[in-house]
Amino acid sequence: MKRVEKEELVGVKEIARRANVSIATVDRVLHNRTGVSEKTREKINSIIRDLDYQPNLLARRLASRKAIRFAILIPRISEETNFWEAPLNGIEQAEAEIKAYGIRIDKYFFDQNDKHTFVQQTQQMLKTDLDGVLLAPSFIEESITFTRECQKRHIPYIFIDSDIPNQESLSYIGPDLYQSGYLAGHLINYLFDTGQVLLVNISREIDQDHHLLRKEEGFRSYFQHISSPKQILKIDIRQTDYPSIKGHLSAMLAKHADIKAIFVTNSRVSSVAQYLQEAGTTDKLLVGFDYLQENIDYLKNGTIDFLICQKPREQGYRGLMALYHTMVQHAPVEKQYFMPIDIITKENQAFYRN
Amino acid sequence: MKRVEKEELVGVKEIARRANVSIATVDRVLHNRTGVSEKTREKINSIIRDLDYQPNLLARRLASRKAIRFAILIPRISEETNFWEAPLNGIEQAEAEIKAYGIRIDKYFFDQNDKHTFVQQTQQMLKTDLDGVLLAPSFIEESITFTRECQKRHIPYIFIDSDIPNQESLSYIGPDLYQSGYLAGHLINYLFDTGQVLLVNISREIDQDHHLLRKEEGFRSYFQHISSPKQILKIDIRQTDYPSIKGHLSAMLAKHADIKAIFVTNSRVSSVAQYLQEAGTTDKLLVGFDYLQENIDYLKNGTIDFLICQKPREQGYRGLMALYHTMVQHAPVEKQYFMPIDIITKENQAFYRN
DNA sequence: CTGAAAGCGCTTACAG
DNA sequence: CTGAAAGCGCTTACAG
Repeated sequence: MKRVEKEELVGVKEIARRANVSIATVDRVLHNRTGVSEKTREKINSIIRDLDYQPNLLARRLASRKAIRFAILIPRISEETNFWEAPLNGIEQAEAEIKAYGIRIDKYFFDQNDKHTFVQQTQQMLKTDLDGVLLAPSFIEESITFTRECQKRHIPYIFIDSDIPNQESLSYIGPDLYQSGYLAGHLINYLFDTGQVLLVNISREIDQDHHLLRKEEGFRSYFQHISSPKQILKIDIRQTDYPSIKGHLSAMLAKHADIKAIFVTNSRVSSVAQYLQEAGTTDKLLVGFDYLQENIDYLKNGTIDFLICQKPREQGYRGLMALYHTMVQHAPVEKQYFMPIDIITKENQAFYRN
Repeated sequence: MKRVEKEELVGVKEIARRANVSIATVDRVLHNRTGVSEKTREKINSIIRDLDYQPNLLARRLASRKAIRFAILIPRISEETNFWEAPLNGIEQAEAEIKAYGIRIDKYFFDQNDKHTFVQQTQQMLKTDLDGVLLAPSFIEESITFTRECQKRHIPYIFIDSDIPNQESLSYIGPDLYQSGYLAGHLINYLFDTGQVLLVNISREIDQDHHLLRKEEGFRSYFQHISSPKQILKIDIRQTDYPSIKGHLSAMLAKHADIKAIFVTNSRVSSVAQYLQEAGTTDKLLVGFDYLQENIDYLKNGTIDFLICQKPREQGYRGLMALYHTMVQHAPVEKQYFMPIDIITKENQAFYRN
């Protein structure tokens, strides 16, 4: 039994020897620093290419006196929803894995109901020295203002949860919203033969809520693509407190006895479940979004039938790791990474990794 | 804008200073090496504890002259199925991510239909110097013989794909088979009201195939737990060539006109789909396992309705990373990591990451 | 049982 | 524009 030595790889020393320069000069070329004559730069570069030189990242990080700094900007966990706890956990896991390599993460949070806090936080971030940003661009205009500034400063950034196309982001990691809605249509179409489907949007900002609108679009398009005798009804609930939701639902269900299934376009499906349970209505199929504790409780007791989820934890984890892999490992990243669309039921929920 | 320096953490030098010894002695204590008096060992250990010393893994790997070596042992990709391509891809991705840190992976493959090749490969592995093993313990007896030897040599190992309980493995990463079958029962129960369900086992070794047996058990148990008018029929097909499968199916379906759904307990669902398609039978629900190209093709054209998958790629990736995290990062790992049970349909298949 | 010194492959001032 | 030297925080012979 003999110990295997590490492969003998070429390093700066060998390059320097071949180019007849010092390793400091090689280092300058490697990092595109100024102060090297064009001639020696070219010579060194060609040697680097010939040797297929791969820098030793271990040594690089060890020798470097400065930490690499990433910042993340996501919504604060609120009383309304703890959805953002999952991405935050994912971010913290990634942080734990890479902090041994000299990486520091600064975390910024904003209030989803207050654009101003978003702007404030981006301004705070720009006061620090950053090597990369991971953000949920909930407010489109404000996000663009921020990413423009990042571009100016050559700070790379990655979007999670929702995308703003054509903003030169390194990557987008999150759901394909249209397809999520389309899948919901497919699922519901399977579950019964004839009757009505009630689509429910619950949000204070339905008309600006990219998430809801795209999902509804996808959902409707499914039924256009098939020949189905199902009819789609819809309610928009802009007052998001429970009494208001209850009022809307009871009126709707009283009027339309033939509603067989209810599709809620976001995580507020738990409020609908609460109503159905209170009303003793057990014969309706209920489909909604997100693996939140309250939703899971209703899934377990059979009030909710299916939840569609998109691994928010993994979005956070992957987002930060993508930053790390590009900035530190110089590995390529996918421009768009759509999360799988997961269907959660009573039976598989215990095995779901959010 | 000022550059943030790395945090000033205590290192071996500081410990040595406080203990009034050289850093070599500190290193000996850190690695439980012999040749240190009990007195100084204790002194140094208490200082390490006081300071909550965290070794710099970067420096450790860089200074170490020897590579860390892991071995993996999984089935060879065969003409019968390329299922193992996915775990292998995951392993290779993990390898790419960690090889910069001085880790070498040796890959061993065996023939799923030949125990002897499994034994041969484990013997080969034991001739080398190993720091950890990731294996699919397909043959139980032979696996136990091997892991016993690993225990003797203090080589840690992790199981993927199927578990052998109580074998002191560092971790198991893979499906909970019983629950997968149970979920299939739930899904099928949703999809139609009354009629018969046909359960199909296709394998040369049905009676020893842990995978199939446990899934069938879970599936049946679902129907015992509910009051359902569904009747379960079953065929075991031990001749796994297509003509044989076709023969069995056509006989069965001719006899039982009331079969509404077919549940195939493994990835051979594509053969059943092929038969249904050829026979022009489009009114049966078809549920099976695994995200393989042939299965996806039938899913896309509507012959297969649902596939249950358990991220084989991720099993490979996580398996190797778990080895890395315990052996290099000294981070804790979960004793059992059950993969989520994913339901794949026509609509979400494009977003599935195998 | 213990320590001084070299070295892992880089980066970073500093000097010229 | 370029190089010699120190240093990042460890591990590894080697000497005593």
